[in-house]
Amino acid sequence: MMYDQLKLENQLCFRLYSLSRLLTQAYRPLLEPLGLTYPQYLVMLVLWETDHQTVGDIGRRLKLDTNTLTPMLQRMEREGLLVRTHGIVDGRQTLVSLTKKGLQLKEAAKDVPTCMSQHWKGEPWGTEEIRQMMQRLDSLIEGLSD
Amino acid sequence: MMYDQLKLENQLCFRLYSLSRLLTQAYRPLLEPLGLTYPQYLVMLVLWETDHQTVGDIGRRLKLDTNTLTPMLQRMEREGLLVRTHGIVDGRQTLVSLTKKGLQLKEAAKDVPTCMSQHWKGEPWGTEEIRQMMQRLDSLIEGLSD
DNA sequence: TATCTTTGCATCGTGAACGATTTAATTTAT
DNA sequence: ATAAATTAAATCGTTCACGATGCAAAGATA
Repeated sequence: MMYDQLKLENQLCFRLYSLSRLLTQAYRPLLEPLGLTYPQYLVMLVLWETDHQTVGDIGRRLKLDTNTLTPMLQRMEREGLLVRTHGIVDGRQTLVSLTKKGLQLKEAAKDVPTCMSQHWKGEPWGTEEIRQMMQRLDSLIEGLSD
Repeated sequence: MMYDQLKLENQLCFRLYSLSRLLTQAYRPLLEPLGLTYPQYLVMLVLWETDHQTVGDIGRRLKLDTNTLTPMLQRMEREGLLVRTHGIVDGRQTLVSLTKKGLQLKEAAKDVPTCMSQHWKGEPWGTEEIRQMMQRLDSLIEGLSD
């Protein structure tokens, strides 16, 4: 029996899954010189915005749980990008802070977004359509974040 | 220094990364009863469309390399969903074929896409906008698939 | 025919993701 | 104040994702 809904071509999810992976791959040549993976870059974005956040803070921002973040932050600590200090106010928390090296990396990373956006400069749609797409993605994300 | 382009809120890629993960999570309760993960479900979609494909065929379809597929197909073979036979025509190829169990699973999976699409039934945009979004995603995917 | 290159798949190592469980610290309830 | 419940991280095990490498079969070239 042929079910049309089971065809790959009709699936929004597969496209999002593929595109997400392709984007991570597109980031690689830009982030490798900085010694970062894409998920690590996301952590840096969060910390560059606001330094000294708890693991939970970062997790809420990136929608990642500690079982993903803790090992990642440990790797990043080993690389000397940040330090993890045991919470003083609340003994359960681990506070994540940038090192000088982590802070300085921001300058080297400031052109990464512009560089990435070149990828959709050739698209037949412009800035307004990007904003629209971001809105729709937000709406889907909202709906799936119970 | 504050760089606006480094803010998470302005990034299309982060939205796609988050949404992709949320979708995989949303599939879980539907696929777990079938004994499938989302990537495994994608392999099944490809094989349900056309049985007896090589590892390379499946890889081209899903944009996945053998280093991802081979271990995954081995796990699926262990689960009795498919069999991998050494190529007869070309000795290098490995042909992947569904077992009876794998074929029968199609019936149980036929409602999964409809069930998933419920997630965006509450959206303020309809079928036409979905088609438009799929087109734009295809365009981005196209641009990133060197 | 002998070698050279390409191709298809497998293997290895590393870094995410994530469900599930554990541990310790804080909060709430009794 | 003591016990119970909650919360924050860490840990564990399994499954992707993917760069890099290895290997054997097939095709190209001399």
